[in-house]
Amino acid sequence: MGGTTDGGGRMRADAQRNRQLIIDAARDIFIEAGADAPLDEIARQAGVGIATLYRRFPDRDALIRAVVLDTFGVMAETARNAEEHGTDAFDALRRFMHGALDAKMGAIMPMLAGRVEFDDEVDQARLAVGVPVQRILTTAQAQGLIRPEAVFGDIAFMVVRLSRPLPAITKILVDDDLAHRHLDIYLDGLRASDPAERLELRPPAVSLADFDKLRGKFANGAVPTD
Amino acid sequence: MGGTTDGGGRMRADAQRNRQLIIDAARDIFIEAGADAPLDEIARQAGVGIATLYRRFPDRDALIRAVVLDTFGVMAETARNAEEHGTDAFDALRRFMHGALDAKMGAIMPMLAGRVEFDDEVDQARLAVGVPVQRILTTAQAQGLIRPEAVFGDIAFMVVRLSRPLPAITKILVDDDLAHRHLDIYLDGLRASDPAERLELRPPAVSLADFDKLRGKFANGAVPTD
DNA sequence: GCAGAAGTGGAGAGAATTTCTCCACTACCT
DNA sequence: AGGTAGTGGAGAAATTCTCTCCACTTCTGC
Repeated sequence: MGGTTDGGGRMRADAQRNRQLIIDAARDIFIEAGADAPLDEIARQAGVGIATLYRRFPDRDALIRAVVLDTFGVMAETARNAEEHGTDAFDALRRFMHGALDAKMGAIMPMLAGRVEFDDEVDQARLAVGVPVQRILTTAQAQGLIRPEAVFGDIAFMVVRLSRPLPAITKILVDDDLAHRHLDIYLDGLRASDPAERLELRPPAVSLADFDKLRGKFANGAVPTD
Repeated sequence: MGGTTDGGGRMRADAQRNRQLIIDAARDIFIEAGADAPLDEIARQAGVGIATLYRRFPDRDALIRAVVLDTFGVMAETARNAEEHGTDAFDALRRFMHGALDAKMGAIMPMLAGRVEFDDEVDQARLAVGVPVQRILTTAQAQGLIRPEAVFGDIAFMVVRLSRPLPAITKILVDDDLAHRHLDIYLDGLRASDPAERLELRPPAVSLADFDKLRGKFANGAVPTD
């Protein structure tokens, strides 16, 4: 498991650059081929030798962790931007969710879960996303824009589901825009409309706090390719 | 590629039974571990020897095809039941989608796409699902229960997305019910509400007819594990 | 019941894939 | 310009998966 933060270390400029190239390539390859994708392929796509990859990331888990932390960083920035530029809290939520789709958050999650230890560093990165999103949601509900029974999990899990790539061949029919279309339908379902005209939500309502249960859990046996 | 329908052939009763055990096990294992899961594991879970599996299904694609056809059969029955028992067309659509989630349709699709040739047999099985679903949708729209811009793809792809399993570790937080909860939110988004109060849907609108484009396409290169 | 046909299991050889090290070479930094 | 940090890629070793072979078991028709 990589040191706390070897990303900010004292490295030669080209090494620093290569490190980021590897992370970017890893994200793409992991999304395409799953968390067990050959590391050679990642190195090739990054344009570096396999040795460079192994020097920087002693094992696969270290690389996965770096990708996860990097992605959380992007997401946190997306949340901040959404909060700042949204015309109201509903619009902010909408901006965040569409942005999260673009960041492919949901394609990264499957790696995170089960492969990365939820220690303090990961937890902090996670909350840097979760806290502003929860704040947006709470505000939107206070303004009567979002149905009051909606919870954090109803945002997070749908982003995950929508941003996971569909099977390759369906690309004949589908591009990334389809997920955005369906997200808008979902968002309309989240609106605070007449309670008589909407379905009553069944459990489980998963709150932001519930995610704390993942702390410390790690490599709990079966880790599907997925 | 297996013969047209070796499912109904003249087989000894126990062989017939084993064949179905293999298909059932394959569905479970494929869902858990992806379409490239070791065949040994499938045989083990089915409680048969690896030789039996190979005798019945000469290669992986034959097995995948059998699973796909079997699943379409279940789905078609679900659609028929929904149409028959729904209190109105919205309710029928709702029943179908929840039922399709339970059948894990979306976990099977990733195999179908890119691994199974869309020949006449597959096409017929596919339409045995698609046609009644389209009919339900059209009826619901005629009755003013579903927004008029919604199309077949808005039903099918969301079922796929919702029924794909989330990463193993999130099972600490999540059970299958969560997908049903989110489906209900989505269904509320599909309702025909005041157009001023809903988001305008962007393209692409994927119709049932668009799926014909998949005919004949097969093994188009990159087939992600997924 | 019995004979014979149909079906079965699992070990293991072979093929394919993946990991990860080593070291001669190159590029940065002061 | 010198020295240190960084690099690439071949290939040995380990791992994983496929798929056949054949002695044995179970069905089915009579």
